[in-house]
Amino acid sequence: MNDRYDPAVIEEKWQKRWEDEQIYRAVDFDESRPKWYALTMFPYPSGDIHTGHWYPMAPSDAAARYRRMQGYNVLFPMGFDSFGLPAENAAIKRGIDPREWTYSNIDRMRGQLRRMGTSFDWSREVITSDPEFYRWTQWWFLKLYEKGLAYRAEAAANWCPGCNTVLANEQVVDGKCERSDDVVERRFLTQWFFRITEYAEELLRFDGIDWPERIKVMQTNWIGRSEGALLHFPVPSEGGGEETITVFTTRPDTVYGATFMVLAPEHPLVAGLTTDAQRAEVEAYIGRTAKATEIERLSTEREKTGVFTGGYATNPFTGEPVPVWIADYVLVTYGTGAIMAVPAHDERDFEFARKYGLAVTPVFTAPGVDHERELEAAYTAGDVYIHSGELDGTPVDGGVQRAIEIAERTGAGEGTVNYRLRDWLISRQRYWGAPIPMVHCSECGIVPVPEDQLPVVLPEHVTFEPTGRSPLTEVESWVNVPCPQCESPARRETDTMDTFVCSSWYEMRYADPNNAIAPFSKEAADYWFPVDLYTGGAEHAVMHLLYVRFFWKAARDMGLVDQDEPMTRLFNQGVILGPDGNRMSKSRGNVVAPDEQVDRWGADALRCQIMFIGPWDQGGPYNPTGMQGIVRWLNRVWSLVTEEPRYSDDEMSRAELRKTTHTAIHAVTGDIEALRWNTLIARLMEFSTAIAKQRDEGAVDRMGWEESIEAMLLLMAPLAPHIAEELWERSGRPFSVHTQSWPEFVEAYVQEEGVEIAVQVNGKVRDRLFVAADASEAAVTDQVLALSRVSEFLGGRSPKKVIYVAGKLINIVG
RNA sequence: GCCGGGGUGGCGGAAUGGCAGACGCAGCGGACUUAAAAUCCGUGGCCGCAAGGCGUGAGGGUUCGAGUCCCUCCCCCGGUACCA
Repeated sequence: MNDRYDPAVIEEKWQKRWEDEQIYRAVDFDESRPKWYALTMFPYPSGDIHTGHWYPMAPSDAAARYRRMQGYNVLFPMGFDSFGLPAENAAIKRGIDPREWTYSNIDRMRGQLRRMGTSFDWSREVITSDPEFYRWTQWWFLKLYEKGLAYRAEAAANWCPGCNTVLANEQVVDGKCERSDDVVERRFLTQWFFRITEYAEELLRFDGIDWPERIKVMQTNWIGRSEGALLHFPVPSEGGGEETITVFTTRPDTVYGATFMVLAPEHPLVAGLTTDAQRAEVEAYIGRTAKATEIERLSTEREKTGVFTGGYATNPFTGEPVPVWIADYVLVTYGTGAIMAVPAHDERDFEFARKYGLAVTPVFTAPGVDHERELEAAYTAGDVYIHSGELDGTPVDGGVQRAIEIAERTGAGEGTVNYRLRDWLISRQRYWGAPIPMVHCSECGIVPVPEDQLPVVLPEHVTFEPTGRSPLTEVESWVNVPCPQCESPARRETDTMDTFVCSSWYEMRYADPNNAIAPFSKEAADYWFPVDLYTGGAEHAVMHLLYVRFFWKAARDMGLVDQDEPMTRLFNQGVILGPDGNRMSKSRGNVVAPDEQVDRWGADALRCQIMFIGPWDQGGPYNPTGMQGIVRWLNRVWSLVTEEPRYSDDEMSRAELRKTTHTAIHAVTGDIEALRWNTLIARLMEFSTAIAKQRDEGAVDRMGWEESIEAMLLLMAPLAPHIAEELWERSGRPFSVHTQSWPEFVEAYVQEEGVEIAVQVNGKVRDRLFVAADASEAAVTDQVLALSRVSEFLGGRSPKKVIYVAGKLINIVG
């Protein structure tokens, strides 16, 4: 047997053994142990596990291993989020079948994940592009459709004129198509949506879940709840009757100052309002807006532009006519796509009014504002209403509510809550995704595919010419089906689902991955749900992490799960950077390939190094030279365990070793609970150094030594699983270190009899003193005042005050 | 602009209001070696021979005591942005 630490040999050896013995299998419905569901976000099978995968996965693996040692029945699964664009791009560019490309990547990545020494239960692997998985994604679609949570509507989509196709948001980079670099336009298309807004109010509540403040704030902002009112402004309709422009406003109290209205250029009433004299100008403006890139439209720097439609609406509070304009600073996607403009009290409206010479009428007073003169700026806060009809003379405080009451009484409008959150557009005109299980019948209209006909399987041998329609449209044999209801000829829906739909319920499938009759059984749900610890990147804050909550709540309302939230605790790791502090990228040449690091130093060393860098939620530069320290430490541990010390039978030594050991157990346990890997490793280093020192000072007590070595290997096992296992075996212990119990902290072993305290005079340390741990303040004060250093720095003054912090310090104030 | 998170040695970082810089990297000195690598020991904020003084982005404050709490400001990173 080789006596040197050779990671290449031992890592391969133990990975095989762990697999053979199936020690990481989650045991279904074991009621003798508490369950623990640890989940880390599954990867897209890009083909290579890089450092960006190690950083989230190695620590979460350590956390799962720790829970097992604590006696939990741990579910720690892994899978692949394998639908998506890159596979289809490979098909378009290089003629490779997306299926082949995806599955060969998965094979490669599975091997790399195994090489990390991860303890995933591979028997529960889910692959979202497997028909056995997407069958249930389609099933969810049908359930949501049944509950009225899936619907079809016309919406703006990103359109690339060069590729002649619709693009996903992630395909639009800085307003341009990532492939052809053409400027993206908006096009109105009929698309499928999930009604996430139904849950807007509940998604704002985070009761009982331990999620980072940052994520909660981002989701809250994204949902964007605001209270206000809908107000209806009558306009003459084309046929001579009356229609209304409805606006959303948070300041219905300022309606008396609404001197004009602005519609988004895409607003449906624009055409009817536009007078012949203004038509050419209005149409030109709409054309320009349609061509404007997203960046241009969203820039707040840009000067506002707009055009008068020639039409007028009636202010329902004053009865006065107000001119109606269109401008692209009003977004068709927010509120009602129309605003009442109150230039005196809104900065944007003020800027617009000033540019186009529109009236500015202040409707409340404010300190320091002379509202009789021309305003220099809009102001939002004030004292008392003026020029405001019924509100005149009443305080601005409470005015919003009174205005709503007036509106509701007169029928001019009503109070409402508006959300920024929009329904989730899930249609994709792409091949490599889960087909939407719907059929279009000329007789029956839209008909869901019956559950027992799922999955709707993706056809093979498809051509990927970009035509602007889903490649599925071209597969006649697949598209043409009899209507499930009336059997007359019908056509399948050819759009596929956004890949975020797959990842919105994958955590449920892990509980029961091979279930052929349901997405999961009630029994599995009752036992495993919810996820106890979910780890992954914060970049998913308002996408995946919002969708997964929406799905869960919908599932709860269908009676499929019991809890209100899918994940009890969420932890976001930071971003690992290249050694130069920049994001790792091939073009920068700062990519650190983990495989090379493993070849050179071993997986244990890389795992530890990644955890040692700094706080997990901070990320930071990966510094390969720092690896030296970890490798040295692992080698020191190796010799500490494999080289026999000189033994004695000595109670002093035993007590000393136990004190060191249990100090370490205490610190390490606290750190691992809080996922503080960097300080945890520092504690382990201190631990090994301390017992090595005790050994080098002479002989060590045999029992104390054995206890120390055992504790060290147990404490290391979650972080460096291979070396811990090897040394566990070499020191004559039975397989496996990973099925042992986490060491228990015994407080009595770390009790100190005496303690060294710092002696301060006027807040500065001037001496130190050994005192009994339970010494009284009076006793310590007497001792301290007798110290020559203390009298020296008191310089003859008598102590005015003494602060004593037991076990730490004493401060003499003179 | 707004919302989050930061700013501590040459570097990564540590520190329930209580001894700033744990642990590690790099450096320096030494041991071993023909030599180098590896390993081990020592050293390790700055100024100073020393006593001592000064030090956690800047300035103020609270406190016996502030990296930590409060106020004002500067800088960096992430997110978001005409949301009516």
